[in-house]
Amino acid sequence: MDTLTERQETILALIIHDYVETGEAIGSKTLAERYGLGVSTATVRNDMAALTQAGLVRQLHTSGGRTPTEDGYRYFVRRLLTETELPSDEKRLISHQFYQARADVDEWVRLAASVLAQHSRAASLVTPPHSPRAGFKHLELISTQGRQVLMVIVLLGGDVRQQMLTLAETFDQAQLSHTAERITASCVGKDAEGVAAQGAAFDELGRELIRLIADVMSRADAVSGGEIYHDGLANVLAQRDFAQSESARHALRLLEERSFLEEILAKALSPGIGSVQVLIGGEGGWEELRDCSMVLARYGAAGYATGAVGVLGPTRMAYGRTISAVRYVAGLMSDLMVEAFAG
Amino acid sequence: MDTLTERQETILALIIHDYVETGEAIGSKTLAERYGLGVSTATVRNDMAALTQAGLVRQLHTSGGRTPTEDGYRYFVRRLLTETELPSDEKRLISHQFYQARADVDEWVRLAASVLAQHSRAASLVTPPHSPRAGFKHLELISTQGRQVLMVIVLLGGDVRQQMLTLAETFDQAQLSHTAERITASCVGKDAEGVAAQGAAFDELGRELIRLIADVMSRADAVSGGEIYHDGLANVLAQRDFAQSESARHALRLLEERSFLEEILAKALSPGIGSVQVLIGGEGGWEELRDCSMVLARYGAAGYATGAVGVLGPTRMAYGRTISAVRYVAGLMSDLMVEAFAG
DNA sequence: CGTTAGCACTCTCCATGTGAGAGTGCTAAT
DNA sequence: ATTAGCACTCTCACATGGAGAGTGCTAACG
Repeated sequence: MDTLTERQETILALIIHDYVETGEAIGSKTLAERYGLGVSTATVRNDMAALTQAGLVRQLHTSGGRTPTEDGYRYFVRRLLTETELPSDEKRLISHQFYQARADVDEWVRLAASVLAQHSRAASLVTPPHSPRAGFKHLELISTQGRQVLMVIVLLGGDVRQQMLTLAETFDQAQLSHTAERITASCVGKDAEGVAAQGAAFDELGRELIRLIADVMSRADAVSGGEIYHDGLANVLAQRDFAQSESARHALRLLEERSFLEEILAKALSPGIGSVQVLIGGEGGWEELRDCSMVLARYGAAGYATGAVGVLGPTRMAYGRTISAVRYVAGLMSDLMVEAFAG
Repeated sequence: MDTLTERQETILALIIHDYVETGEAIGSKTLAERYGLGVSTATVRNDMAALTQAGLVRQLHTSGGRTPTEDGYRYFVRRLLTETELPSDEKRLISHQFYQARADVDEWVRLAASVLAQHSRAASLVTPPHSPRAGFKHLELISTQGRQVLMVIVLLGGDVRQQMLTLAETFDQAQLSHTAERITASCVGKDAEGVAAQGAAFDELGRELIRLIADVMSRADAVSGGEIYHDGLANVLAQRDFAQSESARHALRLLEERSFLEEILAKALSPGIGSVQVLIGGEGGWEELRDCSMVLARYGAAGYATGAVGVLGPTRMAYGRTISAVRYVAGLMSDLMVEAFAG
């Protein structure tokens, strides 16, 4: 592919801008008039022909305007997108909200999802912070009612997993605490296999618990520990054309199915904390995400817990706004985490 | 309104049946042919005129077929719906799934949401079990990392609330456990106000914690304690006509906003455990739920924890199937709860 | 009196046709 | 390299005209 001239890049940017705004294909005449380029429609046409040649824009009908291709969006995002920042008053507003909820990590995560959905006007997803391959630190067993017991497992990185259990018989709190202490003492610092190996030393209840702990720990190596929070589904439905298509349903189903998200996040987030990843049109072989794009970033305190924030929306998305929102929220979450975990 | 003849009721039922299946208005001729009533189209027309008079069906166009009105659906659900049960093999399958996940209440809740979504082919929502106005039972503080501490509050009914906190300074596990024990000892059995009153006896950390506990406890009186689980959003989008309309977006936004659901559930679930409530077309003044219906039921062990299961779908919904699914799942959950809490 | 047959009428839906508008590629001139 | 002009294409919006489905009404029938 030849390199584009500056004007061709401008035209590509304008086509994308206009298409994102209006959802309609745009032709040479309208483009030249609407954006007051200093050149004639014929010139624009020539440049458009070059862009079409390069595979960056496409004509749906022989004589309809041009719309961006996925490659067009990619070129735009990688090379043309001016590095916008959120307006500083919005930034202040957001960070204020976060500091308001000072005490609660889960609240931060929910807030991040809500803020991202609002600013990107698309669906957002956020995973709680989590540190992979962390050793066992602490077990707590809390009697709630009857045979119902809450098991809380704390890992060295600061991860917390909990599960409600129904035991075979009733135990009182003292018995449970004692068992929990013994297990904590014998397992501290060990990984999933190490914990499993301790089973032999305990009675039936202990063995069962240790089996569960090892289970939870081995599952805990995924990108996201527990829930994946999301928000703003209504936003993506508001997109007229998107709501109709099959893709919308696919995307929604995706958000309901954790395992899929895990996989995507894992693949997309290798680059590490800070950098924003943009996946356009189900890039990387996610058939289900045709017509969708994701903007993702990792946040967290390196070494301790990290998590992911992201936005899922139609390919026809305002990337500038979304990327700056994701970048800002990820940065803010990182700061909060460092502050909270460093203690 | 006059009482309907038996044949008129049959015709109403058939209109609803056909409309739910096809989504299209149906006229006298098609109805008589398709369902082989033993009478002529003219007779059907007369009866349809009576139904229209009674406000149970409606003509959108002067000469288009009839569609059910909300009142029509209500009449149908209240008086005509044959009390269907799920096929017993489906029941076996479902209960098998539940007993498979024997240990985990949260898993039951998730499973209920998933099963309901699947069987009703609409969106489902389920709240975890919860007992209102329960006194304080037990506090646990678990150090996770840095200044991050997990606070777990257990109430007498078996409710568990947890919150991640960022404390002002770092404490080690022993200090935290000690504080938790002292607070537990002095607050056990008390309600929110009673707990708050204990604050004076403690140091700064203790006072802060007690404030938080009282806070959590007073919030805990809502129908749902924590999250409201939902599933099957993709199902309601699959409904062609529904996805287009504003109503779909409203409904979705509702599912994302907890406070709304709380309110609805609270109002709708007064009747108590067991009976299935059907709200048709946003009955009861929920403007946002125009074009939507909900099928709701309470589950749980009377006296201990109860929760709600429900389905949210378009007014044009297969009520028979949905109601039997909701009834069965609610019953199953109740059995499980009684079994687990009684132990 | 409930039911039925027949009739005239209405209204939607679909297929077809037409003109305006927007967009295109190409060529020749600047 | 850019521009003006031209002939052409294709979609979209709108009008037109049956075909089909549905309706209400009236009169006849058991």
